[in-house]
Amino acid sequence: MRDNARMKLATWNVNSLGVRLPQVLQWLATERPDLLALQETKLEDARFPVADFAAAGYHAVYSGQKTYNGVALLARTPPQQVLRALPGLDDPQRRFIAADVDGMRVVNLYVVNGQSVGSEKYDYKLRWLAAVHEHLRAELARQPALLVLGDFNIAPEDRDVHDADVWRDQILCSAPERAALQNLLALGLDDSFRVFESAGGHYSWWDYRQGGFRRNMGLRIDLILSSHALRPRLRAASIDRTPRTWERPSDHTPVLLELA
DNA sequence: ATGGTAGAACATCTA
Repeated sequence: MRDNARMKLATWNVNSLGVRLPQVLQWLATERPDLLALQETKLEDARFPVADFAAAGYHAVYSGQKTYNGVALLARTPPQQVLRALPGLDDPQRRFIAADVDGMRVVNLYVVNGQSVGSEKYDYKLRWLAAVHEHLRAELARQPALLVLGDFNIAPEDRDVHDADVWRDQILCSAPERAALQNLLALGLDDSFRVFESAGGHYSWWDYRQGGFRRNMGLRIDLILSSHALRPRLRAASIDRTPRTWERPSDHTPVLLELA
């Protein structure tokens, strides 16, 4: 990236790229981000729409599977040193992809949902986050300019939840999950949205059920973490609710960060 | 207490 140009980065859980491709292309055309991290593509690599994104001006790297999970990075400059699996964990689920983009290390995570506190999937979530912690520790030592984007499936604090009492100790909000996220931040990362906005009521996901979006019953679980070395470059952070208002939307909406 | 919606392997799983 040229030193004098702003860089716009975003993350979006699209809940099936097969269904949402037209919306992603529309959003790219409107917002023109330099980088977009996608989660829940639900596409085998052979079916990834490389040509559609190339036509839109984006290089794509991806790690996908049929039906579930799947992550990708779209970038205006070619991603380098691509890593398609989380080190330290023998994990068949495609939830991790990382690459060098514009002189930074960019990590895209689709964190395990965990289903319910105390379940087998919850245990997998905490083990997965522990492996992420170890990996990010090593990456920060190697490359201080680090961004971690993704669907974290954790609301960091009560102000990130529409009704903290309803969600107390539930999945996405339990103390061990929040502690795991704080452990990541303690490595030297900022929750970039909170650098610019301290108020509650800002969400990135609304359940499809029971009119969750209409009633603004949301959680802020999609995050962009930025390393302390990047702090002087942070310019703006936002959540774009517009795609959530479209016909047949993902249940998540894009989260953005602008760097100098 | 359950189910509510959406996407996918289209019968059940995942979220």
